[in-house]
Amino acid sequence: MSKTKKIQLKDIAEEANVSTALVSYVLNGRHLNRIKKETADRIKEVAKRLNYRPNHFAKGLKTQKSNTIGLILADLDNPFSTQITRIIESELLSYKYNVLIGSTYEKEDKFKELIEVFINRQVDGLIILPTENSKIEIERLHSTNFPYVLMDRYFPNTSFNYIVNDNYFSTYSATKQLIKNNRKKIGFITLQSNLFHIIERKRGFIKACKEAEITTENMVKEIRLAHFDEDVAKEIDALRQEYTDLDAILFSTDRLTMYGLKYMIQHQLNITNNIEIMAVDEAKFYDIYSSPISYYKQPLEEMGQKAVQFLISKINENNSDIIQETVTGELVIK
Amino acid sequence: MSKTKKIQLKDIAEEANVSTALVSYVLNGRHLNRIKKETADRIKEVAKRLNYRPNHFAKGLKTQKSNTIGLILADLDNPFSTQITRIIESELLSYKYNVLIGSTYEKEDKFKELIEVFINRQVDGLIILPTENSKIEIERLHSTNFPYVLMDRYFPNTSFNYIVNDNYFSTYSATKQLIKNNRKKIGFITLQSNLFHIIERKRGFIKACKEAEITTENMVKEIRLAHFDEDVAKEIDALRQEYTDLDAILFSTDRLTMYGLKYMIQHQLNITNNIEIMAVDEAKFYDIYSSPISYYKQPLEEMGQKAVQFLISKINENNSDIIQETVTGELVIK
DNA sequence: TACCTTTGTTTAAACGATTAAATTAAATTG
DNA sequence: CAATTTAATTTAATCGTTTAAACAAAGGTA
Repeated sequence: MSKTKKIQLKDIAEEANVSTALVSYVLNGRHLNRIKKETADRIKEVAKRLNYRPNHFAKGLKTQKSNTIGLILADLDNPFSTQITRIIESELLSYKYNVLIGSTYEKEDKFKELIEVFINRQVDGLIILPTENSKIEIERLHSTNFPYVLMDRYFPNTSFNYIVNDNYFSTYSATKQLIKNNRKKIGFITLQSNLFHIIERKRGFIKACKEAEITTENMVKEIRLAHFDEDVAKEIDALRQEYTDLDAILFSTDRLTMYGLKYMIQHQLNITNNIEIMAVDEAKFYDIYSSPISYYKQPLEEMGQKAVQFLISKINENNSDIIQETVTGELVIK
Repeated sequence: MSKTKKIQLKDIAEEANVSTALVSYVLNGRHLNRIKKETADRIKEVAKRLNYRPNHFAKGLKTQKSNTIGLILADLDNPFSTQITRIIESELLSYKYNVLIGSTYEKEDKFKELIEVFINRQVDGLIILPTENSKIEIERLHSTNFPYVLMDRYFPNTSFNYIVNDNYFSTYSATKQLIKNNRKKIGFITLQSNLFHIIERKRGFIKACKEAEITTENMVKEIRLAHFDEDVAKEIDALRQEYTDLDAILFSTDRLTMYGLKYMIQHQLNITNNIEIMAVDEAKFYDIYSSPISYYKQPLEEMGQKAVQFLISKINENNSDIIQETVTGELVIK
């Protein structure tokens, strides 16, 4: 950052009267037992004084490592995504890794493109929250033996690496709680999606209802991603018409909850207050809704830590380990 | 991404029976008038067939360009930040640039670190939403002639490059609107900060009140960043005690609005509904508050586009242009 | 003293692209 | 048809590091 030309190894070498090799060794802490302490100290002093910063390109070209990992998010606009990002970022920092963040905004082609871009940029590994229909892309990635790990979303019956939440349990326990609160007509607003975590969330809801002998007929409403706003309103309308005694709604993602609450406000359903709201995933904005919202909270810190640890060890040890872990969160009852 | 070894220029050259130079020329579209069309076509075909991806390090080392710019956000958790990010990202994409995203979470030392990291990573330029007390860092950056532009926040009486919103006008017009709505006791919740855009917002509020001969005494409440939740509650409490006829609150950022609304809900002030809420900056969550919230909307697209355009031309033409632009947003009345 | 270790340092070849300059082949001209 | 121009391609240096291997000097040993 100094105004003068960029300092490079050569400059330090000249100033300290040694070869560039020695400078490199000292600055990277190699062969230290072989190098005279005075020389090493002198080199370090000069490097510091000249404010040396290694050229990332040259270093990367030679070592084939970037000390960077790529994080592919499904949708950066989602509060869930920024939470994950924050955790991954701080976790990676402790390993001296940097993060490249990308968001697919739930678009398949953007997903493919991001993997390309990141690999071209020579990231050392990838943490991926996959988009719908991205299985083929991930299969390809998997087969190249490139270090990666899926988070949040995954595909069943594969040998992919993943760390995910127990999605079945999330809605199962949330629904159980509603039932415990004496709710009998529970609507479930979820996404129209073949993403496995969404399928699992649906299964959890249905199972809990079945066990309590509560009807699920017409109770599950699936929202098209491309018509979010409109569909949420339409489907809640439908629920209310089919069941005038509707007494609870479970939303399967925080974004759905957002639009659901907006509907409730618009129709002033928040005032009568006889429809209990329950959500999957935490979000700050729940606090400004006029009645309390309970939710299922994923253990994000745990997931983030495990993902990063796995990835780093995979990168450094180049082993053939596979990780497939499902972690369990908890209900937060308001 | 193929399972076999990485394809490089040399491989294409061999396969196509030409030198690597020619391959490079063709793939980069140089000297095209000099190169036989058949040869060029053959090279392109081979490159495509072998799925060639240039090595980013080698390319960068030689060209001293990364085609990447760094985006330094003040706080990624802020909805405002993800909006900006989305706009910058898509705008840069059209110039074939990638974005490195970083968030300082409003910490000075993190800010300094991020600039270091990004410059070490050889980004070609920086878009910066600066943190408090970062003026010295930016001065240093500015003096190196490194391409950068500030957004959203800036420092007065400098020759820094910036594109910002008219912050004075934002609160001035918002306050005017409240007055027009017949509000007489207006509280202003803002940040305790020496960031110029915050100072300007305060000035705008006070000016509008003065013009309407409305008291501002004890009406401006400043929240400490480190005690957000607690301070917001405390200060609104104070306002209500000092003025039992408090009839409006203007929040100077979306995050403040978030906590303010939370307070309103907790104290059920949303029900009586006689305190009008007005905000600076747009946010989706306004929709789930039980009464409509008007707000001042910054022209983010315009700002993002201008910032990117300036930066790109600065990078490519290495000129000595300076940009200092203030753009004006509008009130969105609900 | 001659030889072997150990210590401390340097030499020089990579890494994979770009690009100015050189070279060769083909076309044009007088 | 030799000379010249133009077209097409190659050679080789370079970017700034890392690192195996070579080397030199000093110390130890028999």
